[in-house]
Amino acid sequence: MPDSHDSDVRRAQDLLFFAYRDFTNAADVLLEELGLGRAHHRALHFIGRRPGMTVTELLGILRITKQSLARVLGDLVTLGHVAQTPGGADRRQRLLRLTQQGANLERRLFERQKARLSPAFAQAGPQAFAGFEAVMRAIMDPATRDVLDATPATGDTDVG
Amino acid sequence: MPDSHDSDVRRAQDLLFFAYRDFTNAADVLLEELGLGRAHHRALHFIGRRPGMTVTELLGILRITKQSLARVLGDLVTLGHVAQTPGGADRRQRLLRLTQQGANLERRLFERQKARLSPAFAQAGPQAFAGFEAVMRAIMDPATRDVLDATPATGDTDVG
DNA sequence: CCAATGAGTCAATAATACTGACCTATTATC
DNA sequence: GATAATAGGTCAGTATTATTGACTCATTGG
Repeated sequence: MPDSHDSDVRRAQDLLFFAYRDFTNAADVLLEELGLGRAHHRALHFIGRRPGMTVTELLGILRITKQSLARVLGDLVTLGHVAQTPGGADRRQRLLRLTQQGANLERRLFERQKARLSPAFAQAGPQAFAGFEAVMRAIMDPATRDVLDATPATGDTDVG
Repeated sequence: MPDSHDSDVRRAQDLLFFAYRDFTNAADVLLEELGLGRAHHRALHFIGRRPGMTVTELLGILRITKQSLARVLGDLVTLGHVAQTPGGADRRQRLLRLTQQGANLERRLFERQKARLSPAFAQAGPQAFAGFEAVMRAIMDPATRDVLDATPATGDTDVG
């Protein structure tokens, strides 16, 4: 017998599916013009968010295998969007950064998603946004929250 | 030059990625035991949500091609989780329903996601949930909201 | 010296998705 | 009643994203 909270969970399943679907779709047209996929966008986004991150860190965020990332990262490096520089303290590491060209591309992709998200936040209001953030954070694994909190909320991207 | 809302949009991109990732992962262990994928789960979920829906409606919700759905739906029908019955008014239609077995499976998958979502909502509180819902709805296309509003929020699944 | 780590690579495979064409049954329209 | 449109299914071929497992190389650190 379902308890009284099932309807909230059902509603949330729908909300998560539809909002995430429309959110990711926002950048698809631009990606297709460039011959890139969503995996490339995810990599660009997180490298832009955390300049100087290591390959291992990116693997942990995307939760894909090294082999899957190799293709995507190889494409982005070949196209000149991402640069890899040896780590200072540990020269085995290849620290990932967006090039200026990569930052420009990421910005264009960002603008597509901003066009969808920004009016939504304006319409819902700051209190709703706070609730949204609280719920989204609570849905995550504790370990995921730690990763999230290690990333600043700033909009500026530091290009190395 | 980024305007003052960029940081909210950046934060939301991260929230959507991480929360959706951990949300979908919640059912993965069970799905793998059964040899099914996330596409099967999505189909089971929406057929359970809207018993008697047509194949065209499901295609519109999942936003995949007929060919992609054919594999998934074929698996579910073969395994006895989904039944197709000709439409009453329009006999070209194949109305989709979960069998009792399919409803049992969907319930098990639901419980995995409920175990993640329900404590999150309890912790964030009802006001935060309302904000979460308002923001998620505002992120969607208007057309998507219409589809969402055509689906009841009830937790019970009507097995035909 | 030697084990562990960070990164890259090879080979093979799976899941999910796509395009485009084509077919049947049924419904709706002229 | 002929014909167009729709609902659904199917065939063939391909792309993207992902997987596993083994292996190499350079570097770090005990």
